[in-house]
Amino acid sequence: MTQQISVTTNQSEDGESPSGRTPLSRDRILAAALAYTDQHGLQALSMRKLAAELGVEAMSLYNHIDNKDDILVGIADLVFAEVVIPTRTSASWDERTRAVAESARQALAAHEQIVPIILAGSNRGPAYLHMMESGVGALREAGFSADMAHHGWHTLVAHVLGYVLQQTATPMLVSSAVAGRQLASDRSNRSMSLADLPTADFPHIVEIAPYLARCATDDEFEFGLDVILAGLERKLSANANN
Amino acid sequence: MTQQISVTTNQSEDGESPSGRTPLSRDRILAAALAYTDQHGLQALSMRKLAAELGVEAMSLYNHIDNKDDILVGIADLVFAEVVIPTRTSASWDERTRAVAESARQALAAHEQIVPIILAGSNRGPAYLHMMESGVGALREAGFSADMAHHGWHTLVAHVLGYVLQQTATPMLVSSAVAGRQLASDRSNRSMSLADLPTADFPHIVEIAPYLARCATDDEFEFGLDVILAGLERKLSANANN
DNA sequence: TTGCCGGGCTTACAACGTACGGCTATCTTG
DNA sequence: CAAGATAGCCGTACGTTGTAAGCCCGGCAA
Repeated sequence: MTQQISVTTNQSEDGESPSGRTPLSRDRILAAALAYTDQHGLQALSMRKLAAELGVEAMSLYNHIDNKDDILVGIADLVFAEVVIPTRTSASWDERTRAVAESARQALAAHEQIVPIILAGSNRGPAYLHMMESGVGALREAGFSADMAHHGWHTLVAHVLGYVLQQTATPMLVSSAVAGRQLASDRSNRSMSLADLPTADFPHIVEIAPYLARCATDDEFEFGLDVILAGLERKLSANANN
Repeated sequence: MTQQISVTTNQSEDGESPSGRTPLSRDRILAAALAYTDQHGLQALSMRKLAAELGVEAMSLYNHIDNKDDILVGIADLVFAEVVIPTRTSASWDERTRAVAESARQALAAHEQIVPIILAGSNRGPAYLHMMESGVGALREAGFSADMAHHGWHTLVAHVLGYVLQQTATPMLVSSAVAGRQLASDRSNRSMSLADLPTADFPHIVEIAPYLARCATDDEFEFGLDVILAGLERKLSANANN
């Protein structure tokens, strides 16, 4: 699939072919797709635009990738590849687990545009599997049963995904539908801040609105992570005392 | 196209207009959109197909809705409207909170096709706001500070969303890319089970594969919810003792 | 009766993913 | 070195998408 070898003319200036154009390849396509998505958003990514970015026509891409979905799972996996997996010789299971969770959150936050791909439930790529293998392994080696390790892994993934999701979701805006219907304000403003909701109807939301504005911070993520790891540790020691 | 004419007879069977055709309305459109999405999947939903379902042409829908996104946030909010909000007079804060979380999970699980909409970070509708108001209110009245209530709410939402997401994500399948590249198996099979991964490379994944097959159950969700609520309660009493 | 107008329909357009087939530059083989 | 094979890129084309613009008809106000 990837590169075909045997470039007779050995001009190795950053890998260009003798014809002067860098040849296409799956890796080059995926890298460009991720960069384009990061910059212009997921829904701006089309085969034609991506091809143009690579100085090529749309159909040329299909010599290296199956279809657009292939690209999507590809760039999602590229992001997971950025997660640093701690070596097995490092610290305790909870520190290793925390490190993976934090790194995953950072990687996802750095490419928040691709979160919808993961949520879409597409299949998983090799980098995700690598991360999963490491995470589950840490729990297993810590003494969790296979069943518990599976539980714990799911809870952690739920936390990471759920968090990045909320961070991405610009939660301080309300749909114009709400604005227009619930409180018949002027139609010109298409969306409004949560803080502008009527205090009578939503006292508690208005109250915490300022916090929402700077939400999903590292601290807050850590808060939840602490809770989960503490809970897991409790389950572990409870089991050990049986 | 279909039958044009004008049946002037006044036949008011189940709320039909005198012309014999049930008139369009925002509610009817959203209900049909949700039903269609539940049945055929989110990506099958198009304006033309939805219109056809209503016995109408695509452009007619635009007399009642702004655009397709409007429909999407509309049906997402329809799902949130199914969440049952406990009355303020009922039990303790953690039971109320748990009830909301469980109900939200059920509603989302019953319409798993719409999960991508929520993840896409679109704006929130009135039903979501109602739920949020209730949830945050429960925490506030329990004695949490505004900041803590905001933290806790986020953690809970992260758990619910993350869980439904994993349930939706058919996590037992690996992309054909992985299958084809990592282990050069036959190309005919486009995706494979996690259990079929090479044991040497992914020992722990293979080990827990049988659990993954029946994952994201109610029990597992409850497991994580227990952990989070326990952690919150600890924070609450720690604060009270200051 | 006359005119307005809300809500449906028709048409049209740009952009999308991608199937099919042709061209050209390179590699294999005699 | 000549000749055929082949990989990879391009041009064209089809069907589907969201939606802008305008037509048209039936029911209501004057």
